Amino acid sequence: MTDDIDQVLITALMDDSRLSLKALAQISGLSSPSVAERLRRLEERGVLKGYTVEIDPKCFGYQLQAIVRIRPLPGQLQEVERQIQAIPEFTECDKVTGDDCFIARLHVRSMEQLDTLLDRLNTHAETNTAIVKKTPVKRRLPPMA
Amino acid sequence: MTDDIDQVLITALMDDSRLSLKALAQISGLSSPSVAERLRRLEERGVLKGYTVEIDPKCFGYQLQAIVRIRPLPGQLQEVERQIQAIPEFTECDKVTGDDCFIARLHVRSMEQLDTLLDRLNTHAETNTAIVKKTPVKRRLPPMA
DNA sequence: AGCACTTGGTCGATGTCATCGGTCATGGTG
DNA sequence: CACCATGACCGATGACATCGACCAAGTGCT
Repeated sequence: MTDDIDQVLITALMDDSRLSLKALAQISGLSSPSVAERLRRLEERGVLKGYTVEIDPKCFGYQLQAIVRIRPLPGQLQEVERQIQAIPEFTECDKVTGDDCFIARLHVRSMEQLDTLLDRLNTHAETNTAIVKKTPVKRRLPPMA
Repeated sequence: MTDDIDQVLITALMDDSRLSLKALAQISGLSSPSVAERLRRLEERGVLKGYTVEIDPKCFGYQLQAIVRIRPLPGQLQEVERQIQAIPEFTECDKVTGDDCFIARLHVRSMEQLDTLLDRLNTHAETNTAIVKKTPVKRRLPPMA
């Protein structure tokens, strides 16, 4: 289904998604029309879900990053989910098994803002916040083999 | 420093990082050389850290995704950090304040694999695992304003 | 076995795009 | 006020993506 060449293409694009078809052709040993066709198929099959960009939140003043575990109060699950989605400083959120219903990543400019945002949640949920000190593993791909 | 046009460019690239300079020019109302120059500056200043691709781990058999909180045993912090980095199924990991030293995202193909991988960590750390059921907020940008 | 069909590739022509040098308007500064 | 730095535009040129025509290899059917 996805062969070695597809993996080479994906790995190359993971590194730099603006690579030209010609460059991808050289890397993979195919011609550029073939590469274009392969990318089209990978997109079609939903393997390649999108081309995006990595930005540095610090450049917009987001000095702090936190992982917040969120346990809604009884009957408040829907409301809490809606609130998380509505607060744009939550840049990702998973709904998980276990006591903590949600685990979310939060970017804030200051401790004060952290406090303000969490207070809004605290009327509907208990939260547990861990400040990110370092990121030993940056977003990467699991092995494709 | 980063003005409205830069934000438009970043937002557009977040959606589709393979947009041509010409397309970005139309979106932003500039000429393509100007767009190229702005991107160059954004990269130079480290605002734009990279162009990447979003892939679907399910297409490679990763049916399960878990958030793992990891608390190293006394004296094992370095070793645990090295181990996490060495296990490619950990696709992201933050070192945080609080009792849990690390919070990591893990992709596995089966419960059995989950068990195997966590056992390797459990000789050096206590872990707490939450299976991802749903992702109410997909990776997005915090407000730039 | 042989033939037709499908799949995935190349090649070459054409039109689109990125890039580079030159130019100009603007705003801040000595 | 004059100067310089910045950030934009334009036009020419070379690089690139795209499209159609063609080809080779594997598959299944008679």
